[in-house]
Amino acid sequence: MNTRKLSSFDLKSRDFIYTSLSNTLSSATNPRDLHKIHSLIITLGLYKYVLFSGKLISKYSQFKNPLASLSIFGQSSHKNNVYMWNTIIRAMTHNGLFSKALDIYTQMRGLKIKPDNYTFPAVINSCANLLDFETAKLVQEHVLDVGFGSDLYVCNALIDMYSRLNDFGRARNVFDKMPKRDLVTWNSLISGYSSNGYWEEALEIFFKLRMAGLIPDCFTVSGVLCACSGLMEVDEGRVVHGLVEKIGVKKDVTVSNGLLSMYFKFDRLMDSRNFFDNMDVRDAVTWNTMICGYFQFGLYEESIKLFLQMVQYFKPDSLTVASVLQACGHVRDLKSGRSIHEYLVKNGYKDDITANNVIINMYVKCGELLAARKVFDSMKSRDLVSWNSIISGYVENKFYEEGINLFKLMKIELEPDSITYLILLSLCIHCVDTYYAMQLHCNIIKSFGSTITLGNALVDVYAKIGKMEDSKKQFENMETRDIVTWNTIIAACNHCEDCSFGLRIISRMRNEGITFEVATLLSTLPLCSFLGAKRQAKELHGCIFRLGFESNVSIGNAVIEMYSKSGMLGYSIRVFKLMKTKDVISWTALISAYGMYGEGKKALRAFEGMRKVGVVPDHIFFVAILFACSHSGLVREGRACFDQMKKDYSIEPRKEHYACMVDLLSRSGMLAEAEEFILSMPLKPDASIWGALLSACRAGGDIKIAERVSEHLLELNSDDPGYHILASNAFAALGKWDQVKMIRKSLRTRGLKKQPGFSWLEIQNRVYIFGTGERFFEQHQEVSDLLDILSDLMAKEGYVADLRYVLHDVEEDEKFDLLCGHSERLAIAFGLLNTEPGSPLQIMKNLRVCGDCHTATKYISKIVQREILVRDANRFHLFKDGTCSCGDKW
DNA sequence: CTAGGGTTAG
Repeated sequence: MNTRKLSSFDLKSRDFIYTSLSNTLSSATNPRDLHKIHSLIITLGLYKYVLFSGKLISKYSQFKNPLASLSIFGQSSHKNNVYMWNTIIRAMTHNGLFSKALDIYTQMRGLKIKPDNYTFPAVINSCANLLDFETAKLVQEHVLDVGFGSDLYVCNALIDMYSRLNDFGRARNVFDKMPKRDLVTWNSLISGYSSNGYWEEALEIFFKLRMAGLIPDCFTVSGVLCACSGLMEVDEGRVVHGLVEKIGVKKDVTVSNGLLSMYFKFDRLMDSRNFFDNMDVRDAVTWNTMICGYFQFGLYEESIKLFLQMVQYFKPDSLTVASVLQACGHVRDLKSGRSIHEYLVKNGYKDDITANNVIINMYVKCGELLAARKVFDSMKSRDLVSWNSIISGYVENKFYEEGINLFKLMKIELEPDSITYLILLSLCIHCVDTYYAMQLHCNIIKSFGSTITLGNALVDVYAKIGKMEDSKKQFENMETRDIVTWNTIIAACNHCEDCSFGLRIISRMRNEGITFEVATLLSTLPLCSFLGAKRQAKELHGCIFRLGFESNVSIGNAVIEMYSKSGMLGYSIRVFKLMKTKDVISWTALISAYGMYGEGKKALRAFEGMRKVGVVPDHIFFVAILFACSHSGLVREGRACFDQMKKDYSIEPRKEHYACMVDLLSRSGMLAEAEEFILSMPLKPDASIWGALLSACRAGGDIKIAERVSEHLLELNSDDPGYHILASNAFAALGKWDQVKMIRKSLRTRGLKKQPGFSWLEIQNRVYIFGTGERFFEQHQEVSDLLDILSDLMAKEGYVADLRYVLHDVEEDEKFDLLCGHSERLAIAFGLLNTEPGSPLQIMKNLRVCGDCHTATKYISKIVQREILVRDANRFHLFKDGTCSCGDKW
C-alpha cells in the first residue's frame, strides 16, 4: 500500500514537474532564464520528450540564437517526427536563414518524412524571401502531391509568395481555386499588389473584400494606405483615414505610420505634424518617417532636431541614421555627421553597406573627401552605390583624375551602372573633355544600348562642351524621348545660342502635343530674350497663363527679362508689378531692364522701393544697379551704390563690380580717374577690367591711354578673342598696322576666332538674319541701292564716316564699303524696305554696336523719320530724329 | 500565412 502510494506520488510529481517546466519554458522572457531551464531539462533527462526539444528550439530562435536551435535539433533523437522538422524550419525562417530552411526541407524530403500543412507555409515563405521562383514551383507541386492544395494556410502562403515574386497570374490562380478564404488571403493579395506598385489593383481587391462583407484589419489598412500614397489619391486617402477611425485600428502603430507617411507623400506637412503630435504610440519607424519626411521637405535642421529628440526614447537603427546623415550632408553639419558616424561604429553597424554609403555621401557633401575615402577603404564589401558615391565625391570636389582612376579600379571589382556613367559624363563637362565623352558614349552604347536618362545626359554634355552638332545628332538619334529630353535640348540651344534650332524644337513639341513644364519654359524664355522675338514672347506668356504657372516666381523673373530684352519695357514693368511674390532676382530683373534702356534714375528709385519692402540685395543685384548707373552717366550715384554695397550690406566687391565702376567712370569721360581706380584696386585687374576702360577710350578718342591699356590687356593674354580684337582695333585707330598684324597672327596660332557679328529683325512673324558683309539674302540689290542713297543724304546732313572702326588695312573707299556692310546697316535698310513708312523698327545685334553705325543710325532716323530701336550686346539704343537715347554714352 | 521607414545621378 505504501509502495503504491509512493509511486503514485512519484508519478504525480513527475507530471507536475513536466507541466510546470513546460509552462516556465514557454513563458521565459530572457536568454538567461532560458539557459537555466535548458540545464534543468538536461539534468532531469527530459530531452527524450519531443515537446521539450521542440520548445527549446523555438525559444532559442525567438531569442535570435538560431545556432543553439540547430545544435539541439542536431542532437535530437526524434528525427522521424514531423513536428521537430517543422519547428527547426520555422526557427530558421524566423531568423532570416531562408536558404538553411530550404536545405533542411530538402533533407526532410530525402529522408522521406511526410510533411504536413504546418511544414509548407514556412518553406514557401523562404522561397518568397529568396525570390527563388524555381524552388517555389517545385514546392507547389509537392503541396499538390501530398494533398494540401486546398489548405487555407498553405494557400495563403502561396498567394503571398507569388505576389511578392510579382507573378499575379499564379497568385490569382491559387486565390480563385480556394474553397475557403479568410482575411489573410485578401490581405496577402492586397499587400502584394501595393508593394509591387499595382496600386489600382490593390484598391480593386480592397473594394471586393468590402463587398464580400469582410471587416478590414490593420494589415488590410496598411496595404491600402500604401496604395493611396502611391496613387496620390487624396480623396481615397481620406476615406481610408475615416475607415481607420471607424474600425479602431488607429492604435496599431504600423497603421498610424502608414497614415503619417501618406500625409507626407501628399505634401501635407502640417497634417503630418498634427497627426504625429497626437499619436498614442510611436516607434522607431514613426520617427524615421518624420525625419525622412522633413528631409524631403528640405527642412534639414528640423530633421536633425527630430533625430536628437528621438534618441531620448529609441535607439536609432541604420535606417534612421541614413535619413539624418543625408540632412547633415545637406546643411554641412559635419559635427553631427561625425558623431552619428561614431555612433554607428560603436553600435555594430560597421558592416552595414547602406549606412556606410550614406556616411561617405555625408563626408563628401561636407567637403571631407579624405574622411569619405577612409570609410570607403575600410569597408569589408562595397556595392555599386559605394563606388558611385566615392567617385562622385572626387568629381564634386574637382579631383577629376582621381575620379577616373577609381572608375578603372571599380571596373575590376564590378560592372558600372548607368549612374556611374552619369557621374563620369558630368566630369567631362567640368574638364571640357570631348575625347573622354565620346569614349564614354561608346561604352554606354556597348553596355546599355539606348536609355533615356543616359541619352538625355549625352545631349546635355555635348552641348555644354560646345559640340552642339553632336548634341543635336544625339537628340535626333534617340528612339524615345521624355520631357527631360526636350528640356535638355532647349537648354542646349540656349547654351550654344542656337536659337533658330531652339524655336524649331518648340514648334515640334507643340506639334507632338507635349505639355510644357516649368523647366521647359525656364529654358525657352531666355531663348526668346536672346532673339528679342516679340510674337514668340507674347505667345509664351499666354501659354504660361494657360498652364497656370503665372504665379511661379522663377517664371515671372524670366518673363520680366524676356520682355525687357525684346524691347517691351512697359510689359516688363507690368509683369513685375503684378507678381504677388517677388524675390531679389525679380528686383534685379527690373533694375537690369531699366539699365538697358538708360533709365538709371528709375532704377535707383526702384532700389529705394526694394529697400522699403525689406528685400536684401545680393552681389548680382549690385552688378545690375551699377550697370544702370553707368549706362545713364550717374557717376555720383554709382559710386554711392558701390560704397553702400560694402558698408550697408557687407558684400565684398568682386571683379564684375570693379569692372562696372571702371565702365561708369570711363563712359563719363573720366578716363584718367578710371585708370587710377584700376591701379588702386585690391584685386589684380583682369581682362574684363582693362577691356572696360579700353572700349571707352576708343569712344572717347583718347589715344595715349588706349595704347597703354592695350599693352596691359595683351599681357593678360586672355582666352576671349574679344579683348584681343579690342586692342587690335585700338592699334588700327592709331594706324599701327604692325601691331594689328601681330595680334591677328597670335589669335590665329591660338585658334581663337573673332565672334562673327550679325543682326536680325522680325517682320510679320518672320526673323531675318544678316551677317556682316553678307551678300546672299533676298533683296540684296535693293538693300545695297538704298544704302547708297542714304549715304548721299547723310553726307548732305554732315555725316563723315569714322574710318577708325574699320579693322583692315585697306584703301579708304574700300573701308567705307566695309562699314556699310556692317550687319546692323543691312538689317536697317532691309527693315526700311519692308515695313510701312513711319513705323518703328527694331534691330538686334549680337555684338556691341559699332561707333560709326551708331552715328549713321542717328542720321538715318532723322532722314527717314522713323524710330529705330537697336538692342546690342549690352543695352537698347532708341534712335529718334537724329539723337540716341543713350546720350552717346554707348 | 499578411503590413510601415534608408543610400549614388538628374
